[in-house]
Amino acid sequence: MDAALSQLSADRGFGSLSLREVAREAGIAPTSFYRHFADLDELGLALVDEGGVALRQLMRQARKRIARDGSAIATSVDTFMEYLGDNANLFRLMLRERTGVSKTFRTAVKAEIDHVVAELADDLELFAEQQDKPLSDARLVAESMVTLVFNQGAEALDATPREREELKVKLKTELRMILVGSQTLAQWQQGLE
Amino acid sequence: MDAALSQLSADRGFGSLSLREVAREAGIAPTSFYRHFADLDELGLALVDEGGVALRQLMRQARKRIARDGSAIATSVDTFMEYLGDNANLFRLMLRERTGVSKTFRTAVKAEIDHVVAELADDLELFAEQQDKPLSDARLVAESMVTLVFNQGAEALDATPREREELKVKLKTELRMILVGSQTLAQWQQGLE
DNA sequence: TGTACATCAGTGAACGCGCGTTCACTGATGTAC
DNA sequence: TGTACATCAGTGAACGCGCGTTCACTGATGTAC
Repeated sequence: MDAALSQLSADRGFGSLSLREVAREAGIAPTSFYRHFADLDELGLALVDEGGVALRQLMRQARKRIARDGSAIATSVDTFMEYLGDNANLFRLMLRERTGVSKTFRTAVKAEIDHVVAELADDLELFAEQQDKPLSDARLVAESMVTLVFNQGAEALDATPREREELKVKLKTELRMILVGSQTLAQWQQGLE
Repeated sequence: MDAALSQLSADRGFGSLSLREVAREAGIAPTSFYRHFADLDELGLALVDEGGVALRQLMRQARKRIARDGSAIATSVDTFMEYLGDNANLFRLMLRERTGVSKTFRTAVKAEIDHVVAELADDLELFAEQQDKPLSDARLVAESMVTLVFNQGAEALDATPREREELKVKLKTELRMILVGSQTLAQWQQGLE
């Protein structure tokens, strides 16, 4: 798995990996690969699982930091970008396979992302209650936010550290727009009652 | 180009296309391929260009319909989804190569999308002025919107017609959240002056 | 109108290459009694 | 503690396959004079 991951980069997708290459990188004979996985897809799905684990760790850490430092949006974005730096190839894999060629992969990645969305939606509801600023549709807010974060994340992978800082600022503003938009819509809806 | 496009699908990406396959589909000998393109990449870039043309047509049509029917967001989303149905494979190509394996492709697709963002930002400024509802950052609003539209578009490609309708509703709400959020932020900023 | 030549999309044979997969085999480590 | 057996990660040789690319060639269409 490490060998496969180390071969992934901006210019190498999982789809262009060959069993023989992975085996070569891992320092084993091509035939030995079969001792561990039935085929490359099985390896890929194991990597997606690993990506899911990393995502859940990320969320736990973000929550901890928010509890300590406040400013949920800024802290979340910062934490995310750190994670991105440490797990670039894992994230690249998830991002690519999300719209990738294999139904199996797309479904697996989508499941991981859905999980993140669900957790985020819960958190948003909780914050909204604490601050007494209701949201019009927490689930939708969470979905939009995750979409934007992942897309800016994809850009950040290609970016210089300088550009990456700009992306963080942009991303925070975008998330704030969504949050405020949802709050305003909630107020309007309340006003109508 | 038609032959290549017809081979693309949910389960076949451009990256897994072979020159021989395309030639076979086009009904010519593999060697004849070189009469038209230096290699597969050149063909791919030609397809991305075609995708860009389609996108610009789409925007012109959306503008025309909005002038006639009003409700900018709803009309835009509807127009986009129609376009999606008619150009599924072209759109699939753009979506995949946007985060794809080849730097050249990523850059080409990014340029097309940037163009869409810029046009949308202009339109948004114009609407804001007409309705006297200023926006806090039209460019950022446009970027977020395009990101969300493209991502929901990717989902819509895999979806049943039933699910597609749900996606349209969701997408319209999301865009409205962003627009309202930007308007609210603009009001706050004005209040501070 | 005829003639000579250039251009152009097409062809089949052939090449060397890396691929996934099969096979029978090896030797170290773990387990049962 | 010894012995027998099972499990497990590893091996090299070999296979057939589709691939991109080269080559010299063909015949139709366009162009110059």
